[in-house]
Amino acid sequence: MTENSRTRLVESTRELLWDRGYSATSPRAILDAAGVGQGSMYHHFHGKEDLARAAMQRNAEEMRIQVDADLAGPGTAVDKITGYLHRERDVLRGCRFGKLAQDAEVEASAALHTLVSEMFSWLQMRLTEVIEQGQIDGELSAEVNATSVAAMIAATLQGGYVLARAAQDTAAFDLAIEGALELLRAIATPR
Amino acid sequence: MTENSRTRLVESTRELLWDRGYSATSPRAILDAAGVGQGSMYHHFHGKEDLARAAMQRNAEEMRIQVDADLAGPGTAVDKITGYLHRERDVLRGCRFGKLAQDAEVEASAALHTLVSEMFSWLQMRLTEVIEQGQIDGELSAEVNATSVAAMIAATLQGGYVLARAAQDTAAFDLAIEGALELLRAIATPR
DNA sequence: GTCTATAAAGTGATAGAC
DNA sequence: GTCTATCACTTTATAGAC
Repeated sequence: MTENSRTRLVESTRELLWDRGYSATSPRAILDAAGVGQGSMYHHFHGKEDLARAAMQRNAEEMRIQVDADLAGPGTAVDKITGYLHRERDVLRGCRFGKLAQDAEVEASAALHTLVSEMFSWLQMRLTEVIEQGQIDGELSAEVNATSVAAMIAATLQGGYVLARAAQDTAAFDLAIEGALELLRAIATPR
Repeated sequence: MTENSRTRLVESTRELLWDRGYSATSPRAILDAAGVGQGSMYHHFHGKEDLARAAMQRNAEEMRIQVDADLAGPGTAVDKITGYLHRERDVLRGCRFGKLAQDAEVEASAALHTLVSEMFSWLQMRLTEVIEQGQIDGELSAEVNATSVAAMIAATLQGGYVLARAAQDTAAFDLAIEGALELLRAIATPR
C-alpha cells in the first residue's frame, strides 16, 4: 500500500490541473480530492511544483501513446490526420497541455514549462513527418510547406478548444476541425 | 481629477488580465500597479469582478475597432483575411480574450464569460461574412463551408498563440498563420 | 474621493506526534 | 508513511479616519 497514496495524489493532481490549471490548483484541493493528509504529500513530493511535474509527466506519456496510435495507423496522410483530429475528446474540458501553456506560473517554472514545450514540439514534428510522407507519396501537393501545414493543424486543434470553451459549445471546435480538413483535402490530389 | 483613479485602475487591470489572467490577478496587484489605495477601488467598483468587467469591456471596444479596420478595408477576401492575420501582434503575450476564455473563474462568472463568448461569436460572424462575399464574387470556391473556414481561421490564430507561448518563440505562430493562408489560397481561383 | 487599518479565509510549507 | 497542528503570508473585502 506504500504506493497507493502517491498514485492517488498524482491522479487527483492530473484532474485538477486539467480543470483549473496550475496556478489555481491549491495543495489543499489536491489533498481533499485524493483523500490523504498533508504529511503524505510532503513525504512523497517536495511540494506543489514537484507533484505537478509528476502529474504532467504521466499526461505526456499518455498523450504520446495516443498521438502515435492515431498517426502511425494505416492509410494515407489525410486519413491519419483525419483520424487524429476526429479522435473523441473532452472538448469543453480543453487540452491538458494547452491550458498549462497559458498559465503564468507554469511559464515561470523551468521544470514545468519544459514539459509543455517538449510536448508541442514533438507533436508538430510528428505531424510534419506525416505530411512530408504524403508529399513523397504524391498524395499531397509538394507546393505547400509541410512544417507550416503541421503548425496550422496543431493550432486549429488548440484554438478549437478555446473557441468551444468561449461558446460553451463543442460545435465551434467541430467547425474549426472541419474547416482544416476541407482545406487539407484541397491540396490532396484526387486518386 | 475625479476620473483619474478610475481610469488608472481600469488600465492597470487590462494589463494584468492580459499577463496573468483573471484568477491569478489580485486586487492588491492592481492597486500597486495603479498606484492608488484600496478604498479608491471599492469606491469606483463593487470589487474585483466589477473592475475586470470594466477592463474587458474596454478590450472588446478596441478589438472590434481593430478587426473592423482589418476586414472592412479594400481588396479581395484573401487580402482582407491576410491583412487581419498579418496584423502586428504581441504574440508571446497572447490574446486578451483567448487567455480569459480558459480561465475557470471567468467561466464561473456569467458577466465575465458573456463578454468573452460574445467577442468570439462576433469575430467568427465577421470572418464568415468576408468568406461568403469571396464566394459570391467567385474568388473562393463555393464548395467549402464558409462557417467552418471562418472557425478554422479564428482557431488557427488562437492556437498559434498557444503554440508560440509553449515554445517561447513567435515562429510557431507565424508558421501556423502561413499554413492557414497557404491552404486558403488553395481554394481561391487564380485571377 | 482617497487613505490606512483590520478582518476572516485561504495559500504553500514545516513540525512533530503517532 | 501518514496524520494534525501550526506558521507566515496573501486573498478579497469592510470600517472608519481624513
